[in-house]
Amino acid sequence: MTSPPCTAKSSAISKEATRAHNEQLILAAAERIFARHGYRGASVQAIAEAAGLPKSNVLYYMGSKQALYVRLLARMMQRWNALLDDISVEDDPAEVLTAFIRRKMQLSLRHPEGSRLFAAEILGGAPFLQEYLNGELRDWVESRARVFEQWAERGLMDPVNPVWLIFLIWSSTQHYADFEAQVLGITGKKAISEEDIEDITRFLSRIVLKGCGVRRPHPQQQV
Amino acid sequence: MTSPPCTAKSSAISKEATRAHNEQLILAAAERIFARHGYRGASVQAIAEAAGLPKSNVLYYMGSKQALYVRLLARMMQRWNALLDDISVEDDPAEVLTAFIRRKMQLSLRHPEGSRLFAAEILGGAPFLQEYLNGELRDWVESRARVFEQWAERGLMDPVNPVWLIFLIWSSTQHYADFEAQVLGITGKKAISEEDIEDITRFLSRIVLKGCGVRRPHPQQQV
DNA sequence: ATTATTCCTGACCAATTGGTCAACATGTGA
DNA sequence: TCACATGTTGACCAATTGGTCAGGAATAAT
Repeated sequence: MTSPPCTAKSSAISKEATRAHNEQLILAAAERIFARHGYRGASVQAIAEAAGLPKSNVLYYMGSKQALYVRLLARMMQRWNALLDDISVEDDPAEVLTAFIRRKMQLSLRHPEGSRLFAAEILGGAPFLQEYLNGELRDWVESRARVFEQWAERGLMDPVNPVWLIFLIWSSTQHYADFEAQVLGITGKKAISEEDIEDITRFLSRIVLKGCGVRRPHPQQQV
Repeated sequence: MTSPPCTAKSSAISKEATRAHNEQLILAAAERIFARHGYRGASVQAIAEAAGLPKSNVLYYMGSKQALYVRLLARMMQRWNALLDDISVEDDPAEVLTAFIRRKMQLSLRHPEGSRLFAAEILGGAPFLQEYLNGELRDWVESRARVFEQWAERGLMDPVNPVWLIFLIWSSTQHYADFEAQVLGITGKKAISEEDIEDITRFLSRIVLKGCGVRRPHPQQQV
């Protein structure tokens, strides 16, 4: 039902392709602007200029400033959910925690603007994300927390507060996207390189694993 | 030279006192609004309303929106500097790190709005704080980093990257102010209590100390 | 070629922005 | 008491805000 029968050469292609192209242009520009200035501080005009399109066109594509904003938030939550995979008590704590840190780190630095957009939203009291925080995300945290506790019971790690642990991982990884300006200013770097990311990931994994006294599971039962 | 000779009873008091009072009112309100909406997103009108004063009065006291903003930033940097005390190689790493975490945690939660104001500024690319980040703060970080390295050389802690370690402490403590909305949403709490702060402080100290393999210094030389 | 439909955008709107200013109120020092 | 400085604020300003809309441009179907 989609693909309009490829009759003319330039027409059909142009039609849908440019639409998609322009949408991406707008979304990328909007993410930058919203991240930098917050919802209220961002202006549709500024977004339009950053996208190289007239303001009316942005409104035409996106409907309204608010619709554009929630769409960006939704996209970011989708990316976020993609790495919130399930874990079980049977998994190896060291592997799970390392993978968690690595993925979170990559998300933060693969999508720094999205990361900052999210941060600005929370900073402003999360007016559009209350529901998500109190629902989906809360459940996710509680389920992981329970697994951490069971690991502790089995002696695979210290009995630390699992929620504080999750916040520790979130915050320390998020930091390199949200406070990029600070990180660059202090380290004197021009940008955070791939090697830096790898280095930081190893550092954080090491501190967290050692700090929580994570031990290799007894190879008693092969699962 | 200050105190106007206390001639009249209500007059002198009223004059200067109300000025000071109103200023505090404005500063507190502005900190809230700027923290919530960022520099561009905050309006002088909103600040005035939050302070219970006419807009003109706010401008009269503060000169301009920007002057008010930089004044708030300066105040926050002052608070920040107050806890950035000096340390030496001779100090006990465990004590220093614990004190550092505790103070940073208290700063974040004693002045959550100021903390968020700072965060919003960095998030927006630190247009007003570039200088501070590249100068004062950078020097501070480098000097502490050198001490950490020397501790590692003396075998008092693992040879971890000291800058990443400082960022870890900053981010994990800052988190509870900046992402308060998320923390409350997920934990289901109404507010972060004093006990929570104490609990989190202990948790973070424990993870960091253990994670960095911090050892008590040999009591070989009493300093 | 000629409709019909969708896309695009400049002109415009009321509301809000940061900031100014003249007029008025309020002490203050003589 | 009376001038004089200081404190206060409503009215106003040009610029910008998010959003609408009419009408032209481009494409699609006939």
